[in-house]
Amino acid sequence: MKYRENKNLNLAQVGQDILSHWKNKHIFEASLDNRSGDNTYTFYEGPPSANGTPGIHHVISRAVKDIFCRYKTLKGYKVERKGGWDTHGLPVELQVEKQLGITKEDIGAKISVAEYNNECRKAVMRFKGEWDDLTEKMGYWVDLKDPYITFDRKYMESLWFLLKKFYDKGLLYKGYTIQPFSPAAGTGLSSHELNQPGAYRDVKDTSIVAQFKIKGTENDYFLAWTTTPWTLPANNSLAVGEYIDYVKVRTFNPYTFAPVHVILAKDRVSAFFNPASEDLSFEQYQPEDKNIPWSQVASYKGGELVGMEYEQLLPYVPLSSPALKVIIGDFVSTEDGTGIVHIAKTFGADDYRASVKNNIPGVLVKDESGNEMPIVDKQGRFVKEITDFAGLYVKNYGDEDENSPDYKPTDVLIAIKLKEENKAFRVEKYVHSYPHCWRTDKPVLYYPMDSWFIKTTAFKEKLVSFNKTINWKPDSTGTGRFGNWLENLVDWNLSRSRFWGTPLPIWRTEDGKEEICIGSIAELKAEVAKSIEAGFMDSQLPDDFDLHRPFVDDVVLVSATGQKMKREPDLVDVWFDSGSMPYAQWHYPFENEEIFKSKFPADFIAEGVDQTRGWFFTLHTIAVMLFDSVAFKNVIANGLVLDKDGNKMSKRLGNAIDPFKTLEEYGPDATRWYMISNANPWDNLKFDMNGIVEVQRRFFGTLQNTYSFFALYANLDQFDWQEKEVAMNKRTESDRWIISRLNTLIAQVDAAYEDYEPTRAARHIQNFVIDDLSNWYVRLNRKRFWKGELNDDKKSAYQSLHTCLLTIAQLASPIAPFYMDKLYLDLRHEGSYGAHSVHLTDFPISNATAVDHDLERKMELAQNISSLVHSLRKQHKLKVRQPLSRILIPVLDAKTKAQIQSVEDIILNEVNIKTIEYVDNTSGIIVKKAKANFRKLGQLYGPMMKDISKLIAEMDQQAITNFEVSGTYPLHVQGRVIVLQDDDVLIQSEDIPGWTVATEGGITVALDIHITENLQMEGLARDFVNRIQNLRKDQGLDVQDKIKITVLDEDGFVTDSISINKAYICDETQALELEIARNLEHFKVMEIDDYKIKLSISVL
RNA sequence: GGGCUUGUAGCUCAGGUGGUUAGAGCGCUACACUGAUAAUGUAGAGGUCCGUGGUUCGAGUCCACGCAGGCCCA
Repeated sequence: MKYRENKNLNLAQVGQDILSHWKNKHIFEASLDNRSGDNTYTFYEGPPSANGTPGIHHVISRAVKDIFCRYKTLKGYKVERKGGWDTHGLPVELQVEKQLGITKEDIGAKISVAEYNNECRKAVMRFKGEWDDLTEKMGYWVDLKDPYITFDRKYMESLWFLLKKFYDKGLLYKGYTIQPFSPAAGTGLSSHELNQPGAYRDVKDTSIVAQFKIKGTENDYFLAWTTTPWTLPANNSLAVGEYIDYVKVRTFNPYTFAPVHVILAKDRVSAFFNPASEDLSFEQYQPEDKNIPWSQVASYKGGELVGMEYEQLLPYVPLSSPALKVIIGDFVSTEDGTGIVHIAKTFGADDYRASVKNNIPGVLVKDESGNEMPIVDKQGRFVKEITDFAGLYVKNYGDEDENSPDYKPTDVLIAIKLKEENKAFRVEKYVHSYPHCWRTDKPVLYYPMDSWFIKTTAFKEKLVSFNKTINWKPDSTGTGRFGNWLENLVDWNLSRSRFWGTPLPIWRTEDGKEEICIGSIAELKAEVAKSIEAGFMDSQLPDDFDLHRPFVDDVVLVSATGQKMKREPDLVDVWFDSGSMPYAQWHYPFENEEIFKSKFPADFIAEGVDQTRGWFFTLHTIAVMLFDSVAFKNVIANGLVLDKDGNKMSKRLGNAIDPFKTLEEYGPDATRWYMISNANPWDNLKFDMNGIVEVQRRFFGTLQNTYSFFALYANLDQFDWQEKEVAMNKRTESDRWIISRLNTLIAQVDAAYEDYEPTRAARHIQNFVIDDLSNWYVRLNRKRFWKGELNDDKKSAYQSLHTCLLTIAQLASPIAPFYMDKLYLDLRHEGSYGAHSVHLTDFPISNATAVDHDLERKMELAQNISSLVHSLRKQHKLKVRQPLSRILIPVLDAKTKAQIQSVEDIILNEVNIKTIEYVDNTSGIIVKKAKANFRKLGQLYGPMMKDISKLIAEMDQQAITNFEVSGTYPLHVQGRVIVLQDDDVLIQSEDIPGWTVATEGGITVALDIHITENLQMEGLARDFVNRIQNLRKDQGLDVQDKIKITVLDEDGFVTDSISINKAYICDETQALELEIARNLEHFKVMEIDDYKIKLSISVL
């Protein structure tokens, strides 16, 4: 049995090897079978869309998911992870349209809806292969064999069930939203269509600053500006900015010359009034005068105006309170206009929002069926109630000849009327950018369109309070981004006017008086049966009936009163698809009720922070509103992956990183470790390949070196890791130290994972491996591994190191699943990789009794002192191979002395010094320094600190000694006497006169740099050993080969040095013989300092 | 425009509740080590802690206002 010795570390190769090990031995499946179903940890996979190729940012979010699922598995939980695919929605449709070279208008004409949807169905899984490939290669364990797919019939049926549940609770209702609409084309336009080049173009419109008369005043008006005068008859309120300054100006109307007081934003005064005319005489003003006098008579903050009522400007459709008053609008600015914005709820998205928020009704009339409609019809004409302008197109949708002398745009007609009625303060042409319909070239109207909503606002309190029970990582996303979003909740608009998605299962009569919401396929069939009876349908639906369009659209149902009911044409928001996955992935409630119940809510989910208002929100909303529960208990919202300069990655800029290439070049483990250890997942990651290289070299390289070191000697000694362990109290100080550190590490890492802090876990592990294990423990103990027989001391060194490595493999396996599995298997010398894996083990448990804080502190002292000695050696150019006789360490208390003494051997060995001498307080040669304990004294004496600290710093040796003896010290500060107590002052040794010293962290070390002849000889012997070792290596000798050394006797000092230290030299170099010869025929020349030594070595 | 977030060495990042010399790694320079060796160790140089004001005896840390980057929303 041998521990596998690996020459070169190839992490990409390790990835491939272990991947096939997992596959061959079904390790993922075993990691599930391993655990009992009574102890489950539930994870929800946020479904990606496979219509595009995966990017590097998918690697980090999936690594985060994987880490905690693996961790919880180690902790004994059964962690089933069902995969999923998001398949519906606009991006898929746009992609298909592009691919087929068609537009939305062609659907139903050039291509049937059925064919179109079929194309979407094909397109959406186009890159599934690549996704699966990435999933495997990066080591993301998720069940890909039985994923949920949102276009699946069963999945969609569950959605219908949920929608009906909303409907039955009265939480699904029909309302309207303000959307871009093209009257000439008779269709709504998507924001995507408006973003097409050329959609926005500059047009010259008539703009009006209208005067809204304030209720109960003689001639006080609000001034509000609009570039769409046709919306003025629909005005229902005015909006101001809460903190904007407003003024009231006395002046005359420029058209009627009537005296008026007008209110507008202070910053806008200069746009409407000529400074030269300010405070001209009002008395002398004559109508038609060019300069109209004005003066400011009052000023207000926007907030003060709120609630003021005004008279309706164009009262064709009378409105009353709570309409016609001033409200706050967060969109109000003083960039242009008057700082007061005219609000028409039915014709602007901001307007609609602000009106809803303030509970203000819009201006609506009744159509022939008695249903409410806006004052402009779908052809773009004023309704009959707008008597003066009834039937007129609000924009030129009637294709009238604009060049005709008789043509007057409706906006102009409105302007004329307002001017005549003393309701217009300024009318002028205004050039602005306005969106146009790409097909008709006509300006769009923002128009109320039918939409179905979920009444989320009714559950606002609950959504907020439930959110507070969720553990968000980072916290700020939960309280801030998500919390604020919930606080400012509006009803969820479910409607999408598209083709490829889940159809809204609502059928309505023509007049909208009767409707039915269908909650299952069975229910639909039952209704169809009735419809057949009523003669509206010919035959029952087939068993494999597709719930997509156009098939559902062909279903006509019958109402209670015997009328035809047709399906509402909308699809539901795809976020409803993904937010329903806790239920729909199990086809709940039609199947798997028990499974669903045991897996709801999720213990953990993780996605990008961009999902906050997407998946996180819809999961939360559906769960809270329908199931009175959170949907997830812990969530990590990871940040973006940027390029190394902090720019967003995009294919267009060419700075996107190919995840496959990265995995292939650096291996999955280094990639994952880099991503996790470099920064918290919720911070943006500046992805830099150099970072992966560094991780590869520094962390994995060091770990691999440590393992190789172990394997090399363990194989020589035939060390068996399964042998009985050497008792802790029989092990050396450094063994117990590394085991203590290891157990501390286990606790830290466990706590970090438990707290969803993977970065913290990775950094703890990394620091332990590099600093404690490799750079200290292994380095200090190297000799124990290669010298002598396999006795208990050697065995305990092997066991200590083996335990550390094995434990590291377990601790780090969630983050670096491939390499750590290999390490684990190699340590158990499962050369053929049996049906075992680190992922099937239990997470290590920190053994508190093995943790020795005192010992850890001691070792820290040893490290500090060694570092100081190294520093001193360097200053005096004394190489470490030259032994020195002693160092002096001043110790002020017995405890520190005892601590240092217990690690004395380690220090002496490390820095090649013979003895440590302790200089205690009584010696009288230490120079001490006093420093105020700021934290303690500051709290007591606050403002006096400056003087106190100065006086303490000035304490002389006598004063310090007195203080040490008596434990108190009186200080005269600002006429007061302050008695310093024990720990008010920190006393440190600073200097030993006549020695060169180094100080750090309260420890001072002095080095005796005098070299005796004996020391010099020993130094030379050490150099000699060193050169022999080099020669052995040059000659390709094996570690265990024995040699004979012959040295030519030329120099007395050299010969003496070698003779005196003969035993040492032979021991170190595996020399059985060391001969000083008078003659030597074949020799090599060895240079040590100024000596040239001739010698030969031969293998015995 | 609003919300959230980030800003500390050339680069990537640490810096509980404020406490007096602001740290690590990489990179750089020098030296050492040479049976872990395509490794390793030690030391050195390198900081207006984004800016301005404030609170305080004392601010990288707390507060206010800005600036710059990022995300989401409008």
